[in-house]
Parts: sequence; structure tokens; C-alpha cells
Amino acid sequence: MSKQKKDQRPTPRLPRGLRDIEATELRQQQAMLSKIREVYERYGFEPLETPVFEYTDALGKFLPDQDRPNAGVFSLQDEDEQWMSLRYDLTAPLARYVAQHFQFLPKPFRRYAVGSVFRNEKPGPGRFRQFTQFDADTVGAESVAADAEMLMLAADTLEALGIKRGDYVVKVSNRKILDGLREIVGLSGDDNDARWLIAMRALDKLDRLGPAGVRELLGKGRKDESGDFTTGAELEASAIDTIMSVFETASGDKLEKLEKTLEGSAAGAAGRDELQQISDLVRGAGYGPERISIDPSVVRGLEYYTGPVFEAELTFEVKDEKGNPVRFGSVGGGGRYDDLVSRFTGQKVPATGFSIGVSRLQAALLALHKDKEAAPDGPVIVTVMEKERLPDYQKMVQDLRAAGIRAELYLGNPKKFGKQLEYADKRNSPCVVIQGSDEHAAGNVTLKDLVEGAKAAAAIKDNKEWKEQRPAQVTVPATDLISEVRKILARHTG
RNA sequence: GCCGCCUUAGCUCAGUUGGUUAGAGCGCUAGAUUGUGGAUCUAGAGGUCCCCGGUUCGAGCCCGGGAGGUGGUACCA
Repeated sequence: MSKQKKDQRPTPRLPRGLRDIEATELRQQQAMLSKIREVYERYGFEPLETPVFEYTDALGKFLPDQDRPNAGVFSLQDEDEQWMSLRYDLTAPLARYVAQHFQFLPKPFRRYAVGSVFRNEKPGPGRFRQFTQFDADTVGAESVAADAEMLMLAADTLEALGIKRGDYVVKVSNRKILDGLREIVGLSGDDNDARWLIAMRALDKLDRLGPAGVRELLGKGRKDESGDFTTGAELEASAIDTIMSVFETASGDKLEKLEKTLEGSAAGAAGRDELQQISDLVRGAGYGPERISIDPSVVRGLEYYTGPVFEAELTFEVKDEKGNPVRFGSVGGGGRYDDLVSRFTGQKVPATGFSIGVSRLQAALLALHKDKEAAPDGPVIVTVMEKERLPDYQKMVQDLRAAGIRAELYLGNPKKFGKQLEYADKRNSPCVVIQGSDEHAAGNVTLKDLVEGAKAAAAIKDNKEWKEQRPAQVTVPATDLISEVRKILARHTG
């Protein structure tokens, strides 16, 4: 017993932005992960696991000109006072791994990785400080074929998870197109970095703020409804028009449009050509624009992307509890980052990758399938009628287990039989096994289908009737226990 | 980080101009019912009114500060 006073006891609680994941959701998540893994394996990627924390310098997250880690990462110090940080994505550890083992790796090196990543930021609805990512990357391949493959991988993965064609789209643009635009609107040069960064951030907000909001941010700035003012990029009206002409192109031939706008910029033209090649590759493989779409409005805030950038988006709409439409939007992204490994080796190593935000995707899948009835995923419960016959009941449990059926003996106090059924109910059990003295004498067992029983119960008002009717029960020879349980399970799975 | 709102039982929330013993529904426990989940009825347990300070004869309520939560915004590899 604790001698602590009440006010000294800790309150059971979690740090904000963290959460427990319980049985039903965890099972779903594991099923998802194995489907994703299957697709990644089929594409030839090899699994790799790296630790959840590493030296901060290896992750590249020291603040510039300071010996302190970036506030956005969780950090701790080793005994020798070296800073270590929890990984904030799976790409930085990959870069470290590749740099460390470069000479032994096959080139190109293709690996997939899945695991928790951590970000020390303000959590919001659907945004946590620990979440799961599932990444595939190809390191050491310069060809845009490697990028095209990432797009097809993304499309195949979403379909493997049961998302119908048309309910998602994988968009691709190219960072070089933005570089070209920067040149054309006259923001080249280091002293314009800050303004261009503001402009790119503005463009990234296109879906949320709409074209009008983005135009404000490209110009003088914008005041939002909370009264907060966001500084704008202070661009000329004509420059804003040029940029927005690329971003507002609704559909049609975007590549042609780009060609005109980007005339006179070498980088822009190169970006456009790469997009053309990617388009040829994926169309050639049979992936139409409803699956993989060329879309210059993909920005992605990451500063390290150097070529093609991708975003996987869900396009279907779901209604929330209040009936408001909810869009899930981006569930994955990636792109080409040719400079990441050079941080360690000085050597340029081209790389491209794609990352799935598992939790976000799971939330979307849940909404997509919420009308489906949840299968009872608990074990079969063998109840205890006569305490002295526990060995018999335990034997039934073992027989069920040996037949591959999830089963357990009721381990609570068996005094009140009703409690045992309440327990089975709470465990989400599909059925219970009952063998009292009557059944035992006759060499029988009684099986109660809890799912059917619950349906029948809804119609019964009178307690006496309820007791007498004993809905959804069958009494069968004890030797048929396993086959009869299987029949009930078959009714409620799939 | 900035702005707004919120914090009373396990959960969702009432609580009058500042007045005695702070309530409801749901949930929980036990019983009605000794071999049947649900429904119904009965009884019971459960509170630092977020924390600290102030005003007052008196604070769940008013004032100041703090913490936590939540929404918007900013940042986001």
C-alpha cells in the first residue's frame, strides 16, 4: 500500500499531443501497415529499421550558429553532454545510414521504413506529437524514372488499402518550376530569399485560403479573422499575376501553359521537361490523370526538395457528426532531394522518396467505412457454471485454441452468471459457451450468439419473456463444439 | 509564438443579484432476478467547484496572476 498522501500521488495522464491506441484501432493499423508493406516489397524495396533517436548533428537539427537543438525536436543529452534528438522524420536517419555505409550499399539503394516520428509542436485535431510514417526511398538514382515509380507506388498503395480510383489523386509538380518563376518575377539572389520564402509559404496555403487569400499574402499581407496579421511578400501586381496564372490553371494542358509562362528561365524549362518525362513514363505504364496528375500547385514547404515533388490527396468527402463536409486532403508526400547525403560526405547523391502519414490515412479510412458494422473482435468466452468443473471448461478453451479460435475461460468470480455475459459483451465477444449440469448430463453444450442475441433483445420489453426466450442460443452435442462455434464466427466475420 | 473561448461527480453539463447541506442525466456498485447481456424499478458510492492570492460578514459566482484544455492563426523537416 502506498503511504503517500492523496495530494502527492501523480495524476494518471499523458503529455499533450500523445495518445494511447486501443485494440480495435491498433488491429486496423497493423492490418494497414501490412498492406502497405506488401506493395512496397513488391516494388523491390528492402526493410530497414533505425533507432528512434540519434545525435542531433546527424539529424541536422542544430539551430544555426548555436549549439542548441531546434525547439521543434525533442532533445536530450548523453552522459558526455552530446545532444541527441528523437527523429522527426525517417528521411534524415536514412541519409545518415547511407552516408555511414555508402561503400557497402548497392547503388541505387532502395529501402522502406515504418515507425513513430516525433515533433515538438502544438498539437491540433488529428495532429499529434508522435505519429507513424511509412516511407520508401531510392538513393543513388538520378533518373526521373525513379520519381515516376514513387508516384505509381503511391497510387498502388492507396488502392491496396481499399481507396477507390477517383477517390484519391497523386499530384506531381517540380521544385524547378518554382525556381523558374522566381527568376521570372525577379526575386533571384540571396537578398531576396526571405521574400521568396514568404511567397512559397503563401502558395502552399492555396487550398485553405483560396486564390484571393494567397494573392493578399503575395502582396501586402493578410489579416485573418483572429486579428493576426501575416506579413506579405510585397510582390508587384504583375508578378502576382504571373505566379497565379500557373497556380490557377484549373485543368486542361498544364504543361503547355507552363511552357509559355516559363519562357526565358533555364531552370523552369528543365522542370517542365522533367514533368513531361514523368508524365510520359506514368501514362506509358497505364496510369491516367485520374490517378497521377501533373499539378504545378503542389508546393510542400520543405526547403530541401530539389526536383519533382509529390502529394497524395484523398478527394472524397465525408460528413462529420454535425453533418459538415470534411475533406481529408493530403495523406502522403515526398519528392527528390539531391543534397541530403552530401551533408555528410560532400558528395552529391541523388535521392527520391515518398512518405505516408499512417494515422491520418487511417482516420480517413475509418470515415470511409464507418457505415460498416464492426465485427465482434473479442474472444469466445467459455463460461463457468459449476466451479468444481473448471478443468472441463479449461479443456474446452484449449480445444478451441488448438483449432485456431480466439478463446478464453471466464476468470472472474463466477458466482453470478449474468456477470459472465456482461463481461463477454464488454469484450466484444461473438459468442459464449455454456455447459451447466443439464447440458453436462446430456453430453451437450449451449452456444449463445451474442450478436444475434443483442438484435433479438431490442424487440423484447418484458423481463419474463426475455428470460424465457433465451434468444439466439443453440444446444448441440459437446463433440460438435468446434464446428458449431465456427458456424457462429462465420456469420459475423468478413 | 500571438488572439479568442473554456475549466463544477468517471462522462456530458445545470447552478438565479454573491447567501446555509453544490445538483441532473448518463455511467459505476449492490439488490429486485440462486442458469442468461437488454428493458424496468429500488438503494448506494462518488466533489480540493483547476491552482495561488485578493475583495467581502460570506466566493462555484467578483478581481488579479498562474496552469491545463480547446478553437483560429503563425511555424512545420
